[in-house]
Amino acid sequence: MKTTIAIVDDHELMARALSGLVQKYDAYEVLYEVANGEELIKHIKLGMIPQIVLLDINMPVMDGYETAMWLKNNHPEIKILALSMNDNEASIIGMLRNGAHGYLLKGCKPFELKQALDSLVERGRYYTDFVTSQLIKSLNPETLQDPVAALHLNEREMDFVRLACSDLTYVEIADKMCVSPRTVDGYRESVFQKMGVKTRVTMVMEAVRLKIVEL
Amino acid sequence: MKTTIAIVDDHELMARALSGLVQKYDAYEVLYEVANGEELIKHIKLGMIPQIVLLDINMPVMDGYETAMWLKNNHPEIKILALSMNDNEASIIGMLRNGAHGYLLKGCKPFELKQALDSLVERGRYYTDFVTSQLIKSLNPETLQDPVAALHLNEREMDFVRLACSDLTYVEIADKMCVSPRTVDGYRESVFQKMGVKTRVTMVMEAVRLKIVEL
DNA sequence: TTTCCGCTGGGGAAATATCCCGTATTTTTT
DNA sequence: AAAAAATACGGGATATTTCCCCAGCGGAAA
Repeated sequence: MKTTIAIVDDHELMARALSGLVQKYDAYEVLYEVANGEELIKHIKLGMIPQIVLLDINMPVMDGYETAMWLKNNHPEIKILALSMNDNEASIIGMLRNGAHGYLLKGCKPFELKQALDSLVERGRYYTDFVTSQLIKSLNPETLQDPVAALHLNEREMDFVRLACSDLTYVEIADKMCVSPRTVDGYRESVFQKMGVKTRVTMVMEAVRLKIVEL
Repeated sequence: MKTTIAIVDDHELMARALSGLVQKYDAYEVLYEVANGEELIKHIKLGMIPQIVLLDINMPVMDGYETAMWLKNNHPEIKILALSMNDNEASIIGMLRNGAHGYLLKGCKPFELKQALDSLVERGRYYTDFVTSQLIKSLNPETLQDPVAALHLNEREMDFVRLACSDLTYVEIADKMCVSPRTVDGYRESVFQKMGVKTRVTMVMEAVRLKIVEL
């Protein structure tokens, strides 16, 4: 009996590539590929329950975090291998906290994928040195005592966040920071990523919570 | 020597109307009309210093609050008569706190304007019963102990604010509240007005500050 | 040297937010 | 009963946000 796998990734190409990769291994079988968590859940509710889910973190509709949470609550027997481009702490820790059993960077070598799958089957988990090191970093005093530092925002990004906590538009912020609006666009994207948020509204709320700005 | 007046209002029409009104009174003279606080400050820095400023509260660029604050700090000798459509506490108290010497509703009768100007010249202040009553309201326990109650948000508006503290779009919020997006549009406008904010971002920050939502 | 990466910025497009106009119904006030 | 205020809602215009694509440039690392 082969180990069944579901692939959840909104990037068609990535999903196909993964699928192809997995199918080369005799021990594994791809049940299906879907584009987001919602579709995965639909399939699962129809009884198509895989043993392992390769789960992309960044997806529209229902992202990796939410999906992992749902799986953890509704099908704890399914092993989750998180896939991401991000190598930042927040992503990793977030996924692990939400129930992921392993974390793989999309840039990894094929043999690592195999290794991870084998490990999931045999030991139910797969933690690379990289993940471990990030976890350790998250335990160090700097991070514990200063979650702001853990975001690793640079000076400009800090400034941007503070300015964004206002009625200013991005164009006005660009003015104040003496850079092009495109550059501010970059700051925004970067901060969104690092803080794990999707809109200016939640970014501001995070900034307030972390006391990056006072009220 | 006539008492000199500057009019600050971004509504061209309103500014003209006021100007015309004032010029009917022999004792007063309109030095100039400008559209916002920034322009007023420019004029003042050029030495065109009026004795009284008719100051609209709701303006782009630099609104009444900021302008009043600047005047208070830089030209405390100038008397400020705040003009507003809003009859809510927050507006009034905000302006008085920022240094306004009087507060007039835009819907008032012409003779009231005259009265107000005379009072400013003679006694340096002009407080109508209305303003006083609002101030008294602001002293009552409900308001003192619960600044949230002072906003007088109704249930739907409360719900709206809470839902707005998220990544949800207004359309999604309308869904959750089971009303039309237009209605949510109305909630937004109403809450903006009551909280004295201009954008969703600052509304959220106010909501957090007032602990209408927890982080 | 070459390669890679972070910061900067350009063009364009789609989604959202903001604001304007207005109507109908209901409730409250006078 | 008439007038006024409050509420729900619709069309449409504009501003802003969000997200794509892409390229150069300087420093760090291989």
